[in-house]
Amino acid sequence: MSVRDFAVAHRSPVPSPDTRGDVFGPIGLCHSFAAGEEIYAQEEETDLIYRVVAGAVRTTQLLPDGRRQVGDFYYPGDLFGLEAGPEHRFSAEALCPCEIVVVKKAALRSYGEDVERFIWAATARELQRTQEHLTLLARRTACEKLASFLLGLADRIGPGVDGTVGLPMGRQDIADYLGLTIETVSRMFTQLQAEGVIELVGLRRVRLRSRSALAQIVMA
Amino acid sequence: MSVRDFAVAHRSPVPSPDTRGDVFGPIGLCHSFAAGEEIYAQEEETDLIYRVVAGAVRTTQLLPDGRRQVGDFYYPGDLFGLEAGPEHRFSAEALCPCEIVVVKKAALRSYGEDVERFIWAATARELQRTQEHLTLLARRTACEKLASFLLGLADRIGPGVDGTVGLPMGRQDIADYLGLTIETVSRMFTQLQAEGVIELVGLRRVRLRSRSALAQIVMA
DNA sequence: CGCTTTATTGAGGGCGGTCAAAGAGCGTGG
DNA sequence: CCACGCTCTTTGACCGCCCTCAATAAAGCG
Repeated sequence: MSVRDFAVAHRSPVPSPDTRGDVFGPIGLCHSFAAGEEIYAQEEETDLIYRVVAGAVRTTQLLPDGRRQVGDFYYPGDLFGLEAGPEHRFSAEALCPCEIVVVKKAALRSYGEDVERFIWAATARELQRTQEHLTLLARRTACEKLASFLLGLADRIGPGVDGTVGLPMGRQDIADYLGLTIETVSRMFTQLQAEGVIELVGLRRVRLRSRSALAQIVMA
Repeated sequence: MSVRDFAVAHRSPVPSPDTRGDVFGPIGLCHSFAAGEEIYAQEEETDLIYRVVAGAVRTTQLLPDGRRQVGDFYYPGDLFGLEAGPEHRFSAEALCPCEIVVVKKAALRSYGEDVERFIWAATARELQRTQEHLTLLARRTACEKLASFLLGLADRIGPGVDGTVGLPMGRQDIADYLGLTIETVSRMFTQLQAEGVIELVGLRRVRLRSRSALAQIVMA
């Protein structure tokens, strides 16, 4: 039984002991996903809303020519799946083992205007983020793109106890997010590290040694 | 007195003889703009909604380094100014002499859920279009970008009586929309014409001789 | 430890950017 | 109506960034 079937079957809100968060807490269904597992598919109906409790999620779009576009990454606390039309234009996959709360849109309506306004606000943020992503893709160098991505990532998930930032996604995901190839992303990582701006700790962890230098690169 | 002041001053809906359209017709204020005139500015409040009655509009964002990003173009019937936050992140300018209907968001609320739902739907379309624009900018060649732009333009405004499509915007606007330079846009126009796919009629008019060839280029 | 997957590094080439100049459109005023 | 000047567009030459292809290295996993 898929998550979708599960959520649709339970039309009345069912409290879950695993959920957290102001609005979704009392009414969502919590579900686990393995790394790489699909959360929803392209062209699936958009009648469900999702919230990351733990882990990280990417939304992707497969283009007719086989290329792939990553729409965005989502981290604990983020809402996703808020697309406009009746069908999803992006699919969503877990980047690592995830805990996701799923809610039916229709169910939220009965919870009054506050909740509906909350969803509206989240969609509005989504539009803003998409616009920022758009200006990032248009006419910026590979170095600027990666610097901007790293700053944005650090701002959203914050550094760990050792001052490093985890990278839940692989190089290919970053490349497809920034409109670059995996080789260029790798080269830019190497370059930024050689300049002493960042420090790679293994493949999936990075320390931002100079945020101001990164900000400088983004602005230039 | 600016449009803004004008609209804000008239808190109660004032019918205008110049307005058209199902929803905005009865409650909007119609205003004329000269070519190049600013309709609203970056960082202005987002409490007004706009609708193109006649003419064409572009939204632009000035980046800190002086580069410019065109968000989108709007044609008769289109709503614009539907940004999420409290302030505009893009400014809007008339591409040619325009007739624009302006409405206060707050005023629309009193017209019931239908109107509010209409605004919501328009914002949703805005998000969809932004996502399409995003995938267009990421990892597509200059030729693919221009072909896609021309097809999209023709679909939105339709061909004139002689089968040509008017280009209300200049080359620089197209370049800033597609994330290219004006020179590259010009070269692609020349190239597509040499291939017999399009035919330029003056500078501001184009005939799509083979839509299928254009579609082919976009897909490739 | 060996296999698979993922990331890095290198060499070479093409697309699009940059700089520069010529051409076309267009309004103004003689 | 034409001359003039301004802006916008086109074209050319050159170069640099990023893509492509290929090989090596590292990491994850049984």
